[in-house]
Amino acid sequence: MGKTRWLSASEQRAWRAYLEATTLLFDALDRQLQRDSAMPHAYYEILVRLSEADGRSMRMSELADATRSSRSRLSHAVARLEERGWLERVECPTDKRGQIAVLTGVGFAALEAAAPGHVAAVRRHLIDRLTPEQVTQLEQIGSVVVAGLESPECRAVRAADTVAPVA
Amino acid sequence: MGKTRWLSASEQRAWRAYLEATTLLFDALDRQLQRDSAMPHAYYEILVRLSEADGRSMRMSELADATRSSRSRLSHAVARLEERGWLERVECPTDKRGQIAVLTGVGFAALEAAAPGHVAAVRRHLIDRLTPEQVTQLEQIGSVVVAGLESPECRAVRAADTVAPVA
DNA sequence: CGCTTAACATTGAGCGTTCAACTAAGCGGG
DNA sequence: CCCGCTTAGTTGAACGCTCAATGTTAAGCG
Repeated sequence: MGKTRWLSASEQRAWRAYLEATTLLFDALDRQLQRDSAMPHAYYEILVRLSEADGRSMRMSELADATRSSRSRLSHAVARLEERGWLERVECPTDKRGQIAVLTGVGFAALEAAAPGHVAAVRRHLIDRLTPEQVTQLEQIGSVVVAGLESPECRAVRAADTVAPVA
Repeated sequence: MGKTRWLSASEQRAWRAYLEATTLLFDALDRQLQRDSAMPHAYYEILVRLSEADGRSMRMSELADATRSSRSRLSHAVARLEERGWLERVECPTDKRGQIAVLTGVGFAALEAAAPGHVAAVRRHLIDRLTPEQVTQLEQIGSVVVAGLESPECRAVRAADTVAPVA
């Protein structure tokens, strides 16, 4: 193990700006959703993904992958959403281990009610502050990072993410 | 209230890429720190800011602002860090309401032990995947967003962040 | 000076997430 | 067929964060 490669001045500025922006932004979005629609952002995402899926339903694992959530987190979240009547769990016909989450009409209505305020907040705090070029840059940066983190070598290391071999 | 301005296709892609990247990245960084150094990222940030401050100490409110944290969150966090012996709270001489958090030697050592692994993870998952231009772009995007969220009109709205007046 | 209002910080309850342990069911080779 | 391994999903405890309420001190102002 070599010496630590610390961040350069510009790298440090970039990392901190990104970190602070994201902290502030996510906090603001969470508060807006919680206050206006009584749901955390994670629940909103679950509803969105289900609403876009065929039959407004998905296997639990698919849903977990789509929302970048752990299985456990999704289980807890879906349990609470089911209590609210926003979705239902049904058994999977082809795999008796499987469960399928199905969005209910009430759940869809909750999403429809929440969406305008949430989108407005995303625009106001992020999108509308950026130039079109910056929107594109953000997409590219995000894609690169996602690709890295979901690559095979990274998924494997998820549970043992130490000072890893530089591939 | 007018109709909702939904996100365009490219805006949607950018927002989702950023959201997914950040979710994955923050989860990865949190896990790394938790596993290797037994602290959440929020605690790491507190230690960093204190270590950089004069006398390795700061007023609670300063520290809350620096870490983009709520007062309450910081209070809870500092209480726990104090239990571990990583910092201490002393009364402020000039303002009897105030408290000053002081990093201890043990706390500094914990930070020194945690830093290399954390920086390596930030590099591996983010910085080293970007071109120098992208690092610059990320800094600029982050700065714009931070500026917007800490502007007076936004700080005021923090507690009532509805579909706000467009200034 | 005395009163009201604002700022500093903490507290406890409620909620969501994590981690590890666990059940149940599919899968593959002898 | 059955044994071991993997995958799907759930569960409970521990922990951190949020929100609202509280105590305390400083500031503003007539």
